[in-house]
Amino acid sequence: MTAPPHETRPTATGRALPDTQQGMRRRNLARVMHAVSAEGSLSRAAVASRIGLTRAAVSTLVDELIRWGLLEELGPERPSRVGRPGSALAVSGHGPAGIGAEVGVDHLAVCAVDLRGAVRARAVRHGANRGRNPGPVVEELTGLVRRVVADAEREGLWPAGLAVAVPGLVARDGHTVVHAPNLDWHGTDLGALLPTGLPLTVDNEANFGALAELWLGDATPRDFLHVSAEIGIGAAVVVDGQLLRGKRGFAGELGHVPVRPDGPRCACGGRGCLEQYAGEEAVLRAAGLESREDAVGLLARQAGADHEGVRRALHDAGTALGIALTGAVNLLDPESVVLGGALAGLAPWLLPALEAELADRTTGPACPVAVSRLGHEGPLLGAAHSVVRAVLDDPATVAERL
Amino acid sequence: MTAPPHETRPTATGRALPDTQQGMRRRNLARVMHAVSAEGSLSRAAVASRIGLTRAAVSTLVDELIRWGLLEELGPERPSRVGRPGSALAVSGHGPAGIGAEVGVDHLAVCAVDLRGAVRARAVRHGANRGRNPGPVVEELTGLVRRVVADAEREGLWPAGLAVAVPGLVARDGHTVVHAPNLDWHGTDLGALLPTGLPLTVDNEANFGALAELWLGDATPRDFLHVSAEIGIGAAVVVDGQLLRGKRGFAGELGHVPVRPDGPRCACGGRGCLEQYAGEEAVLRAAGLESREDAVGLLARQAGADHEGVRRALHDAGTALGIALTGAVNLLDPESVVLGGALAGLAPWLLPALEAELADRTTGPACPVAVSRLGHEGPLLGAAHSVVRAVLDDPATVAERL
DNA sequence: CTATTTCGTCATCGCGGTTTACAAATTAGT
DNA sequence: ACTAATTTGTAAACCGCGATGACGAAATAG
Repeated sequence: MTAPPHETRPTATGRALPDTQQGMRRRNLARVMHAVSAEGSLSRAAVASRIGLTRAAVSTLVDELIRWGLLEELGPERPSRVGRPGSALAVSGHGPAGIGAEVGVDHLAVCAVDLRGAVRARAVRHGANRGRNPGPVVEELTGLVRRVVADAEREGLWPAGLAVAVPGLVARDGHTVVHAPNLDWHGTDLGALLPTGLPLTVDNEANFGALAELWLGDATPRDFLHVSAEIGIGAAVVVDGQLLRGKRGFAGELGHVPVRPDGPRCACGGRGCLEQYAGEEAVLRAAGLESREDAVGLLARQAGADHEGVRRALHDAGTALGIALTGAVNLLDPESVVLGGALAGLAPWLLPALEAELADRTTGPACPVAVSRLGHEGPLLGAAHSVVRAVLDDPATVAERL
Repeated sequence: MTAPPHETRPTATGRALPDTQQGMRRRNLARVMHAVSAEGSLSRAAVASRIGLTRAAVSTLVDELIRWGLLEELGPERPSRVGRPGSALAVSGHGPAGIGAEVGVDHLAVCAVDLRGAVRARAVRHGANRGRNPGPVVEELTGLVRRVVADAEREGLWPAGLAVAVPGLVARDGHTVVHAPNLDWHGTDLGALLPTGLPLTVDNEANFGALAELWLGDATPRDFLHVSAEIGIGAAVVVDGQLLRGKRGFAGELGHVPVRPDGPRCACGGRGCLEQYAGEEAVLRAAGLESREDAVGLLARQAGADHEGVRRALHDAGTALGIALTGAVNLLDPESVVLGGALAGLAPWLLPALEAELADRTTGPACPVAVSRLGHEGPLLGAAHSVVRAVLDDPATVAERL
């Protein structure tokens, strides 16, 4: 052993990456990408003033990004002010694509999103996955991925990575499903089962839904709480534009926040968890309905048709949600709460009780509650966009793949 | 208007500071300071391998830091391995000092901490502050600050800033006390009242207590929940080594998390808040005791003397805390929960019920609950150290003051 | 048609970390 | 004791990257 090259002892105080000129360049490349991406189309000079570098510096950065196929020169802008018009730059529509996938309880979906954020290819397969072994399900998913990748390539895109949204807890390693009760998957390593050659990330659908809200929602703040529900109730905490994952990656388990400490026993071992009052099963039972597929759609239709029992059940669920969210809001002081997933469709009947509870139990102005307009597409889009964001956040990585 | 110099439009996507070479240097200076500070004493070569720069680069950084009086050369190390021994570097004990202050309900305290973390001067004044006007209280505090600053200067230190811990909510501006019920201060701007020439930061004592735990506690993780209580119950959420403050700076209001949604009315407007069960007043009432000064000490003594009513009251408080913390732990998945402030002294009687609730209501291994060993000193030390950390985090700022 | 403004680029510069080389200071081996 | 090997700290030359300043190009204003 002649030379321990780096002594990578991870200091307890956190990683201490060296701050080198290359890193600086990489970050500035990312800034250029983000600036152009945010405005859709921008001249070099405009980018320079946005990110605080000189025109000359931006020019060299842009040259490189164009060479890598991440930016495109659209040609001269229509002159608005005095002076020579700039040459419009836009994020490339023929470069890398993010492949997003979703394993739902009764469907599989895959889509490809380009750097501009446009969905360029998609594939869906309906059919219940609950209780099936992971093997065949993932095999079908792989087929869909291959089709979408082929379609994307036909449009001049190349896949930069694959992100999969699953309805369950995912380990912090980013590819193992620890526990997905609605699929009955436990400790399933998707990394081993998905033989696409693509870099893989797996995450909770609630997390991807929250990211979609952050990136695609109109005027979504950088600090918010995203609540969604399929069968369980999951929340995602976004702090300063970043997902809070927790030590084991289990953060956001809103469904098991105690609402009535002496309430009925829950599968988690506790009593009176939120899920006992606002979970799909609980609401159906309270409404006097049978459990079935598309239960959420049924609830919405019945509530819309003035079904008294359903309305009362949803009202009570809203109350329970309000109590749990009061705790969360007191703890986190977020800028807003966003209802997504199945909750978005039921919002009209949940919101009154929920907001009343929140207003009563909080001093000062209550935390605003918004409804996601992304609906059930959130997790899939969030997954695909997470790959795209990774490219925008560090464009230099794609250069290595040329 | 010849040239809009920077067009500082704060982009919705967050600040986009230009990544310039100067910024790089500043961050590397900070890395050197942190490396030396963490190990106590380190050679240039050791620093270089820790932070991933070359020895030559570190040499120039160290030269500068020594010139600014932030590092000291201690001379040759005792040789342990083969090869020329390094020259030990240490953080200076004669440079800038952080001045911390605490406004308690019945005391004022000020201390000075040097870059090494040692307390070098202190001053305390006992006497109830509850209900007194801010003016005279702050005037007394100013006197203590002046004394401590003078003492510190006599030891060759110079004050780099003042941080004040108060028992109440502080606005995100960092100097206005929005609401301190136990002092009866409301909307008090300490910036205007503290005429020291020093840069001022004001924050909640629970926040400073949590930071003290993070920086001074043994093996405290970077993701934890710090719970403290004086009269109210405050928590501080630390995520990735950073305080989570919330939109208005009100994050961590654990005291008003609903524990029994139909419980007694609370001053906050809600019902059955944690404070109704585990707040000082509530515990005293449940124990059949009168409210008085040093109520916590009284409770601890009585519980230690096997007073049955007190024990039961504390047990019930522990249960309520456990319920509220279950919610918080489910939401945040922290690495641990730390009991600080008054709770630390009462921990022996709170913990059993608290941990039982937490274990019962959580799947998998329960989140570990630790007791702070900093006790009532936490907020004061945290305040002083926050100034010290600011210097370590950006040593270049002190150069401007030479 | 000229003056002015703005854009993109080029050559030059300065700053900052790297590389290479070397002297100094220590241990290991004979 | 003397040599070889190893490690430290520093100095000189180098290279990458953004800043500066100048310039031609392309538009508007008068």
